[in-house]
Amino acid sequence: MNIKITLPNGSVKEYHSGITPYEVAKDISEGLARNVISAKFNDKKVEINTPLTTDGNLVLLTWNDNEGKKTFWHSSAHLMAQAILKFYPDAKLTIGPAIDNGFYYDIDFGDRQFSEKDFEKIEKKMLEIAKGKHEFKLREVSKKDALELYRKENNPFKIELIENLNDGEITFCDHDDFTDLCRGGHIPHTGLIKAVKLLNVAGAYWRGDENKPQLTRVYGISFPKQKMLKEYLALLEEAKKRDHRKLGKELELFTFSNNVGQGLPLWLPKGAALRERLENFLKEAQKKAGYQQVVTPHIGHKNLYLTSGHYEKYGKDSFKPIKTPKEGEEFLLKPMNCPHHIEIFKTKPYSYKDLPVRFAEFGTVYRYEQSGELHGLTRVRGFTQDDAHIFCTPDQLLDEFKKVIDLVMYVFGSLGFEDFTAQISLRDKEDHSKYIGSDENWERAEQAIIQAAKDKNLNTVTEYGEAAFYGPKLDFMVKDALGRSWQLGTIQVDYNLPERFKLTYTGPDNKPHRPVMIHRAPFGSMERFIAILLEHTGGNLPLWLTPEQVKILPISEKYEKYAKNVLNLLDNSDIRATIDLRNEKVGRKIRDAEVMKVPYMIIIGEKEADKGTVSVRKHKEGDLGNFTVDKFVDLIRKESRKDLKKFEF
RNA sequence: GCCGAUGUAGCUCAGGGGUAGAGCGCUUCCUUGGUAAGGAAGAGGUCACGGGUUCAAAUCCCGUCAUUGGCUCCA
Repeated sequence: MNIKITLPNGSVKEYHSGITPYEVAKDISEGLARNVISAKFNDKKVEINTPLTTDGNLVLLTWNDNEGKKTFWHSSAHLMAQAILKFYPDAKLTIGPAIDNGFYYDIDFGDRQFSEKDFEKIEKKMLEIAKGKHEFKLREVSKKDALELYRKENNPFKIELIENLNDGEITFCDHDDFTDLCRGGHIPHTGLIKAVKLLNVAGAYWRGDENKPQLTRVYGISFPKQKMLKEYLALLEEAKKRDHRKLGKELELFTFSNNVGQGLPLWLPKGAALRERLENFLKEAQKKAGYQQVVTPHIGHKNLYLTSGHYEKYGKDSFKPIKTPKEGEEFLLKPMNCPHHIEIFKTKPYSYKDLPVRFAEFGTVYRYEQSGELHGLTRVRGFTQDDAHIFCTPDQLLDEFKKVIDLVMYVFGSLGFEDFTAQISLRDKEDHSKYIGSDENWERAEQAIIQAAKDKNLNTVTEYGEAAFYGPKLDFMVKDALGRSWQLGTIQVDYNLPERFKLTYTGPDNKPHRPVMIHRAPFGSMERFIAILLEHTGGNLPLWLTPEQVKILPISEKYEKYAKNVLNLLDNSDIRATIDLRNEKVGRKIRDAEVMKVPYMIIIGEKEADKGTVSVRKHKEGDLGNFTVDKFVDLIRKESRKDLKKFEF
């Protein structure tokens, strides 16, 4: 009997039933057969020696496919678990998946400790086993037999996993002397794994639940070639150079002080100026888009947050209320700006003709983040949101939401963030208890976001359980230098707070109606945005943003006076420049300016002073030749403008 | 908060039971130089903090704090 196999290019080939993906690969080309490490049949991962017995679509995977890599890494996790058991025979295995960059295995080491010191011997052992070219073989096991094996091993984790599986869908994977519960998707044999590196150990809760036992998670990565490992490690080193914490220190942008407190950034003059430029940039766009700036205090009465529901949800793990000394009234450090803006909305009655109203504020908020969660500028306890709240009629919602998407796209575009994920964050599908408000309102809010994203042709992913407690969100996720994903921009639809605060406007029918709110922040927070911006640019900020645009380098102190003249001219043209008056050779001054990533250097010596010109050098590119000051100012102005996208509203 | 690692000069880091080292930076002097580091001299540290072991602790042990890689969390 023959079956029809459809390949990704659309071609259909006929084979005898029972043919394996490997044999298909071999039929296509020897080269492919050498490189194929895994396969997908009808969208299901199969081994390359799994016999195919029905018609279907076959995708052959190699190291160059993401899924191929994952198969490779998942197989490596098996190998690592085997190696670890050689040294820790009593360790209990749980799960060992592939991730974007490598794999991990969560292991219960019992009373024994496992740390980085153990890496080397495990790596060695893995390579030693790998050389044996042991085949990965998948076999079906009955639920009863599977349970029996892990009862014998006294492994409650695997037992729990198996109990949640149905008889008939349980498979084990064997290689060498190692067996693991596994649903499949392996490379043909261990010999393909030529390079291995364990990266770190970490605590991880069983099933991600902090009330469950904590396991030891061992992270690693592996490659089919030694050279690839070297390249990967070099890449990691490069990424470390772009770490915003390092750049923030080097470029004198921000710092932290234990005397002030952890997670509370201190902005140095250059960093503060950078922030200000970003704020002005957004303020200008928001002005065009019909926003009004407001200012609200840093604290608010506890009752405000009782009404909003924030206190109930976050009160336990917040900074504790501040009490007035005499009356004992309770105030909270503002953890968000929404209730304050709502109170501004409530100061006067609105007609439907007045809506939408849009209140914007760079509002500094304070949240008690657990100490272990703090991270540079990306996760802090005090930060400034580029916040705004839009109050509109239900009819206006979709259009308003889309306008906010435009604004976010303008901000991202102007700063060169092209590689982002638009994430639709909805309620947890099963557990609605984490959220306030009626299902009906939630449904409407979620649909509005889905529709707006669709109308704007955004490429979206949908995550359940990621919504705010009062409404669903459209989050703009961007990765840092090491590939960790952070939420920057966010747009949220909220039917609930207007209800809790009993907001109304008068409709055409002369009756009170409830407005809808949009919470939004294109940057997210100034702190996090600047952090990610630094990592993306490696500290080479766009000219319009960078703290120091020009460094003037006189060749000797004889030209100090002329240098100061030039500085004056640049100052008058709003170009940020300073002079390096140190008693150093020009080569040295250039080097230091290059290291500080100053975009332009002006070298001034006898020739320039005589002719009234400047010699211009561009960061990383070198000498551009002589310019009059006017021409140079033009150059800077043109380049500053080119980064900024046009914003029409 | 939990698990692991780390904490030595302003910065980057070496060392390690017998009371401290390098490079850069900083100060002073010499040098007045043409597109990525000119030369010399000098200042600077309770080796995170608190306890313990020891004749002796920066070093070993315990605790605290902070940083850091993860986990959990993220209005």
